[in-house]
Amino acid sequence: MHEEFPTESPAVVTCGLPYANGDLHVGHLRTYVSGDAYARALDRLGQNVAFVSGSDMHGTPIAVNAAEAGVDPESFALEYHEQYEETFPEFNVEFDNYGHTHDGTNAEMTRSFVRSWIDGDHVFEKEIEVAWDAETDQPLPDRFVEGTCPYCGERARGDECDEGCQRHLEPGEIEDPVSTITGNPAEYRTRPHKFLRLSDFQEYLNEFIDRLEGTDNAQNQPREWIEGELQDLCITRDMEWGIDYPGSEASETPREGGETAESEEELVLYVWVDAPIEYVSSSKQYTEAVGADTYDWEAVWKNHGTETEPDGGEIVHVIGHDIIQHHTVFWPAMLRGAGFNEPRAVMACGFVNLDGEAFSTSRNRAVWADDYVESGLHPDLYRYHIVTGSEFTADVDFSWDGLQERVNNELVGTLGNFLYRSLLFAERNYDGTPDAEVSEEVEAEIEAAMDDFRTAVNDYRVRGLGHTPVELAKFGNEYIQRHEPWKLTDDEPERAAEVIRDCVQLVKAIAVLMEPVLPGKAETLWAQLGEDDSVHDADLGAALSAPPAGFEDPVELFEQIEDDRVAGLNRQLEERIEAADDGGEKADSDEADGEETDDAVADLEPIADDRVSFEAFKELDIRVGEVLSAEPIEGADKLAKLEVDIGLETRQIVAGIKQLHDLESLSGTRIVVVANLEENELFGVESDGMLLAAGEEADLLTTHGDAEPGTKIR
RNA sequence: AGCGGGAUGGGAUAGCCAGGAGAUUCCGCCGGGCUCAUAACCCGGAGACCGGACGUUCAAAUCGUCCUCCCGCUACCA
Repeated sequence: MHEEFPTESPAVVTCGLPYANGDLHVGHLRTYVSGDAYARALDRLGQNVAFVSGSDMHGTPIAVNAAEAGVDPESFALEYHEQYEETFPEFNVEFDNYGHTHDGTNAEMTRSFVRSWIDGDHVFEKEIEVAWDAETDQPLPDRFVEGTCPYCGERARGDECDEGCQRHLEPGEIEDPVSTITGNPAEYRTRPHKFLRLSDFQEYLNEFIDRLEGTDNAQNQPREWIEGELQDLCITRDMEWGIDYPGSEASETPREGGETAESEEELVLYVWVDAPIEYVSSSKQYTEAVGADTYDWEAVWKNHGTETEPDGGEIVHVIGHDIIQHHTVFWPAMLRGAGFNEPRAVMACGFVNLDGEAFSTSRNRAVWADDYVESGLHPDLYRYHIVTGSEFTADVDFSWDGLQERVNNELVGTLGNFLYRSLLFAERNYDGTPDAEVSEEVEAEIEAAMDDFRTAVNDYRVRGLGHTPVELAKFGNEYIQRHEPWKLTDDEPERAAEVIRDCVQLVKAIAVLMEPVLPGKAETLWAQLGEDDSVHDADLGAALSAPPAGFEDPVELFEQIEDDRVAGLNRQLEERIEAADDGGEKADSDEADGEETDDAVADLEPIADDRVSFEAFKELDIRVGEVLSAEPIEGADKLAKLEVDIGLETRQIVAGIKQLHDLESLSGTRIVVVANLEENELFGVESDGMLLAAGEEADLLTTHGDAEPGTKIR
């Protein structure tokens, strides 16, 4: 339906805005790296493209967190904004423009959107009930209310009975509403709010979704909504922090964070209104910086719909799949309502897991962007790992072990090795590129790789962008092995020169092809080839043009990640999780103390949120054991040394039960032992296993029947 | 609950949209080769009844129906 890339029209690639409310981790970075790689790839194809994003500065969570931190929301959010701006280049994510939603460009652009909707009669007012903290005179958006579910009686959030019956709750339904911010009881007030009549766009969206390109999930997921009945979107909030609703004349500038509310007339736009408009604003800022001759934002975004005027360019949104509906329902309707061009494609990626489990920022179970930067590993290694780790729409696993494996095998073994052996051979024997013609076979192979590259771009597969150069290197290794130029240099020097000429051409092609995913490394390689411009300016066709005749000593482009380094990074992560878990439990119990809960229940730790797989459980070798002897350990307050018969062998186990049990009477007691725990030394005494006991009093687990020592427990 | 996605050799993955010789790549395993190259590279081999059951078809991992298990989304929560 759409013309293939590259097209004559300018394009924009955007990334979902990071919400300026917390640090970035390597999960967030998947979107930005993918968007960056995709924009670079378009650029390689010769597409006129801008890559833009910005920080999302508004919304309740920022307002609340800023208040808690005792600062105004603007400086709170700006701090994160500045942090993000510094973080992205660390991962070679280079936006042409990176703005934020609170700047003047966006405020103005947002209000012009809203005015267009009003002019087009797409906005109406409706009275709705909103939860209110009467004591602090503060509105409570739904997540900030808790109470009792009217259907099942379970504790529930204001918008959803999340722990009980899963039912969606309308405002006003929840019983005994309480503010989660202050703990004050909440009341409901009737307030007038503005709504965007999405139903006006129902028919349009039905057509739009059929021509939308990108990943399948972006086209499929919103169908339920679009083909059903669209609810109108409430576009205002009772807040101070945000972009003022442009209804009143006095509200033409973004509100300063510290200012207090004039009256209860305060209405700002819902963050999801001004957030995506930042895509437009950021593009505009780019044009303002480089000039409309270089990049014309209006040619991309404005849809004049006439034959003489441009009809808009190629808009590609790269997002996480949690915000598909916003980009395929709300956003196209917003654009349409304001007379703007529609997105050509939405690329929605899966989440990033950490060692197979979800990130948990509250448990600090995360690899933060800073952690990666501090690891000293090159950003391109992360980029490659995350881009090629799975299909874009699928979840991808990040782990230091996985990173090491991919880097050592694919980037070092296959890619780096081919580049280095080729250039080294060429430099040693010919001081650079040998004087010979490129063979037809190699030329065809490079052309095929270029085709793969083009196809990947047009199919929105960033993963393919990562694979293509490595596959070409794999071919290169086979090629050089097959021709064994090291055997030819003496007897058939001309033949040897031909083979190496082929290899150098392959190297150059690889440099061009790897630029999107491995931009830093590609540039280094480009310089090694003796090129005097930047690979970032080279187009795809450069893969077939002749490399410079002479170049210097090559250097290995990638180096192995050593086991020690991975072990250190893993240890660092584990220690932090443990520390956070300890802290988390303390915090939980503090909370319990403050609330009027049943004492007996309040003393118990909550059930762990994170489920372990059956596979993980099976890794534990738990056995019945019989205590043969138990004696205190000198100098230790709590520790005792036990000899335990676990059937196959006798184990020495150290346990913290000295004061809690009559050690002498323990002999003959059946206990339960984790047999395959790693060995440890406590107070200088070897401990090989761990006995299981309940609670602070170390109530020993035993068997109900008479299972023999050594019996496996499952 | 509805909708969307997933289930492929020991692990991780591709193929499925546009059905066709018992299936890709990486790791691991077994055997061989090479020595230009970062203990890297190359070649060969073992190993999967493609979650289960029906069905369509000359032909199904690929299409349809049902089932099981996982995951995501479900709007005033960024």
